Amino acid sequence: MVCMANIDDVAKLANVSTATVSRVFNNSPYVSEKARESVLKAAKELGYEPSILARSLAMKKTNTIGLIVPDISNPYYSEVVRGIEDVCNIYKYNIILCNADNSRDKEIQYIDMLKSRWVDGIIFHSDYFSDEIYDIFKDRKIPLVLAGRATNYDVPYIVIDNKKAAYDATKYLISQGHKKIGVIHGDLNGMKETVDSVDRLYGFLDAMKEAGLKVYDELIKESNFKAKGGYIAAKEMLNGNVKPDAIFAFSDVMAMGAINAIFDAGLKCPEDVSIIGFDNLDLAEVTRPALTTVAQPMYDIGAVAARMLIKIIDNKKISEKRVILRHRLIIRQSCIKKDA
Amino acid sequence: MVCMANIDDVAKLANVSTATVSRVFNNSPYVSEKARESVLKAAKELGYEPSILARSLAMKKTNTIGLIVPDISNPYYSEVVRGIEDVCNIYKYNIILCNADNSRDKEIQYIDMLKSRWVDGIIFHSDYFSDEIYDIFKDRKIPLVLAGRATNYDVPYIVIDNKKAAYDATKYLISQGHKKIGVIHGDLNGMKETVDSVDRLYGFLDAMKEAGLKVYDELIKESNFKAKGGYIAAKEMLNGNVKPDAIFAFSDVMAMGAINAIFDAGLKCPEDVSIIGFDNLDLAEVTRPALTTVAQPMYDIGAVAARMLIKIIDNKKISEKRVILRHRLIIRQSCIKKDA
DNA sequence: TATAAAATAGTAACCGCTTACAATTATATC
DNA sequence: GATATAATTGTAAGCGGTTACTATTTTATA
Repeated sequence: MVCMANIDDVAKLANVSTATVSRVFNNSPYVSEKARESVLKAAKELGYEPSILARSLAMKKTNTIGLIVPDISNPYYSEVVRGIEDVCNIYKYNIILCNADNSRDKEIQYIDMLKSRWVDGIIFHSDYFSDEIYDIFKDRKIPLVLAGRATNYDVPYIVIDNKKAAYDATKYLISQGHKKIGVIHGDLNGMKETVDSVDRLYGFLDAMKEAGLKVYDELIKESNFKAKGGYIAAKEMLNGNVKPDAIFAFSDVMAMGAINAIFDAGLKCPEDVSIIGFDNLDLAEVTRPALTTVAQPMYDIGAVAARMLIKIIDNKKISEKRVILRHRLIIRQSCIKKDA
Repeated sequence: MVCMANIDDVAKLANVSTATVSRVFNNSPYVSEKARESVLKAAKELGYEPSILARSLAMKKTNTIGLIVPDISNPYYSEVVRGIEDVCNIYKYNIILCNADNSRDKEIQYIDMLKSRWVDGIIFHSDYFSDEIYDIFKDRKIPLVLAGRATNYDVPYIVIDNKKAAYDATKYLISQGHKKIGVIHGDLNGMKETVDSVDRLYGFLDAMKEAGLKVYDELIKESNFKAKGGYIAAKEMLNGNVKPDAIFAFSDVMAMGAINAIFDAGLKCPEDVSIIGFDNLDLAEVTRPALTTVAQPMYDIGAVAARMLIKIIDNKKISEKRVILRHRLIIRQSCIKKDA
């Protein structure tokens, strides 16, 4: 930190007290025009800017929020973060970014760090939200908004209805005449229903059951939300006994991997196997075949979370602590209608 | 900010002075084992954590760096930021993230904000680095590292050799027998050579000249680094009088757009038109045809920038203020060898 | 045991700002 | 012009730490 003019310097030069200087910079009405002018003049002459740091200490308010996500280089999260940042910018908040890689240790470490930085609140986006992490937050008493995860605890959250989204996607596949439908999901965390993949899997199963279709265990594969994982999972299906006529991948990236596996098996997508993804990343409309997918409103998840957190910080009433944003089915070219 | 125990509370409970408490938490050697224990015990009992805010004020050091990028939701930048964050995490720095959208006003606003937050330094990544912005930084006297842009000013920077990279890519196309090569570039900022596209264009022109190939004006198109832009630019070329046999897009995303334009024109990539991109985003290897491209070490640009900034902040000697990281040509399936 | 040196611990000023409260000055009212 | 009221301004005590300097206690040395 290079030394710069402080409030005393300005006060001295302007021949007023520090209180007056402070008032000028906080737009207090109780300052005479004359005083205001001379303060402003002195400040300009000295290149004075109030220290947000000192102000934060004095006011016990930092106008900063902490942001814990697994990995900013994942396009899903970078879009969420962009939404958060834009809203924060409007309300004059700044964000401290933390990549926790879904590691519980890192998350806790970051939470404590953010707390000792007196952030006004935290937006937490992780694949898991457990009792443990809930207790941590409760202990620390920091305003918290959960993004992308629902919970039964009394914590505000913004999500989409993952189950319904998967249900809709599956119904769409069924409506297109597909019967043997495969799924590539992510970590199920012991089916504990605290994780996207579990919700989505239930949605899938519901739709299948409703349509009276058989669910083949061999067509339900776990993967890692990466292209390579999607590739491997799809390849295993294609080499198996039950050949899928459609595959529902729980992320666009896995869907892309699956499409490549189809090509590499000498088959065509969507002619031989239809693929539906999840997320609607930018890449979904750029690739060939353009990906039919379930769109998540990533930007809005971030934006709404930020707006909600700021309201909570400001002690404003929030109309609804549990926000469920709408998903959308985006139909492109990776699914085909099968003749009955 | 919820109230929590402060250093006085701990001192009182532990029956020592605040100085001793401070020493314990700063691992000062001059504390007896007995005092240390009782302080730690008291701190635990009260749930005390030192306030980084107060410490920063007292020490005039925040262990925070500011990060100004155009747009975190752009995968190039999110990868750079991830590199920065990882290094910062190691050295116990935190980052304040700012999306400036290449707007000069926003950039200046953010710089001033970061300064009044006493960040220890700033990593600045923008498409442009002008006299104006240089002066701003100089005025503010904040340690600065430039990422992704070179400059003649005395400012440390991390870049790749854009000119050489484009030269290499072009040479590769030429070596594959391509002659009528098109280019889709970004903003040229009046050919002022402060912008990636200009450097790359020169590299392209050098290679063409060296090979004695004709450069067709109609095959040099400006676009916006987006898929749609790449699509439009490629479409114009394909509809023009001079048909390109290869196109060099200055970003992977534009390259993908161009590939789609080729398909939509009833042509094939790479059989009819080869495409080479720039960046090597994750998407490049996921799409079909997998994209041949110039790889930028995004993560390393961020990581090296962060490491350099932290060294500067710590007044350590840095061996080289101008770092040029290596690019790599990644050969995949979007370019074909033409028979002579 | 006296004394010097080393190890601990405490006091209080300071970092730069906000703000309650008191003090002063200007304006309005009679 | 005296007095009440409103508008300004200043004083000084925080906010929660660090640290130079001083004071005290221990330990080492003669």
